[in-house]
Amino acid sequence: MALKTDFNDKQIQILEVAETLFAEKGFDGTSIRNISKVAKINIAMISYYFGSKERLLESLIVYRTSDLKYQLDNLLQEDLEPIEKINKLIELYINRINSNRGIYRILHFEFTSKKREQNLQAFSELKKGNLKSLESIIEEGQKKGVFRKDVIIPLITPTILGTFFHFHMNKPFFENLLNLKTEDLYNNYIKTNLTKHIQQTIKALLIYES
Amino acid sequence: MALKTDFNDKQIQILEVAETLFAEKGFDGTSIRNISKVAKINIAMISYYFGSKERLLESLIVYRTSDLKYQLDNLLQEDLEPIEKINKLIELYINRINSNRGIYRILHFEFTSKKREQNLQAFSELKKGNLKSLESIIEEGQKKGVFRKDVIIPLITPTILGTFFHFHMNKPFFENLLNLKTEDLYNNYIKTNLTKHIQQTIKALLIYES
DNA sequence: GTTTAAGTTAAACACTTGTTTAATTTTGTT
DNA sequence: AACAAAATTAAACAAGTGTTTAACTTAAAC
Repeated sequence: MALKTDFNDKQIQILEVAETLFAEKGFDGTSIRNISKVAKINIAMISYYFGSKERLLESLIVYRTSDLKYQLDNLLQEDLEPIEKINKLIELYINRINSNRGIYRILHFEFTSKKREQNLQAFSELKKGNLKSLESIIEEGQKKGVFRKDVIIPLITPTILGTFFHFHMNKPFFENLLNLKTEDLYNNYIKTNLTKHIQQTIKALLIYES
Repeated sequence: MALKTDFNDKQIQILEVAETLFAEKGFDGTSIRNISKVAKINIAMISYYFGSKERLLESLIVYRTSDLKYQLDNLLQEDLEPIEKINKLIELYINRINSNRGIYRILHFEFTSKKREQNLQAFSELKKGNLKSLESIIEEGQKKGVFRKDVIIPLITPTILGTFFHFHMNKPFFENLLNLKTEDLYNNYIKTNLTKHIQQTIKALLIYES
């Protein structure tokens, strides 16, 4: 069975249950019986539709990461000051990852070990594209003389995304520390304070002269 | 069997094999038969010494994270400018995590989900202590008037550690992108460029006035 | 040297794993 | 209504899971 990019209703139902469970308990921590029980389908349907558990994961990645590039390209062509573009890019990243936590958690967890390196190709292309977009914004700012020139551009993405992920992966700790008792409060903190912190950090890094 | 803090040679042998395998393939992806085979001991020895696979993980955390607090306290009492203390703290963090990648990868991966929240207590105390240390350095700098006052201190740790983790978890990607063909080149890049990037970022954040 | 405890072993336990089979039901087409 | 393709099912498969057992060996204590 070849890797498809369009899925029927039942397949989508399976994919979304798998997304939740993989994100919650990891790929190895989730059994196909577990998935089929929650999705209320027979175990055999997963092999029938996707071929195997591994292929189910691959399909899930395809299903969720296909339109990010489009959103980024749109941002690039907007008529904004470089720093405003950076701020918008950060907002786009955080918003997108935050409302697709499941899949990004899975990407973060499952696609780092050598074990699944074969499936890593498409993911790697996505990251390269994202980096190119960031590069073009920063180089524009450097030409205009508003950004310093001694920053290491490929390390800026780790700072943006890493800050978010580290915050989110220590969710129970920060919920407790910052008194974010409800899911709404937590989400709101991300959308305002955390996003602002990251924007403030990157802005300082790009503009400050020591 | 109570949770011990001192281990005999055979236990340490098991713990270190477990560390490697958990880091490589995750907790669920590693079987006790796998561990016992690599450690060249009988399967039953793991239950005999640690009680269960879960308790083995707990023991591993205890075994590896017991002396970080001591190192931090030492740094606090050194006679340095606040910004120098911050730089040293960043260096300490990165160095320590980088030379204990296994356990930190495990902490990062296994202790985030609700699933193992019970074992999270000791880890949470460690993080609170670390935050207190960072807070005291920054407040010192603010009193001296060299650090701005509108930074959100608890979000600085995510930026420091998150940047490192995100970089390291995308190791294959950055090895390729930055031409870090050998393990030595990779480690060297972390010790110099990545550490400098993080120091530069945090410095800019703490000092830059918009 | 005997007794007690600690260490070590292979085998068995009950249970879960991902995948496949073959039979049955549903759906769509003529 | 008859046929073929697709969807769905329960059951079986072999292999792997964490843990426990009971027998055995080694080491320590008296």
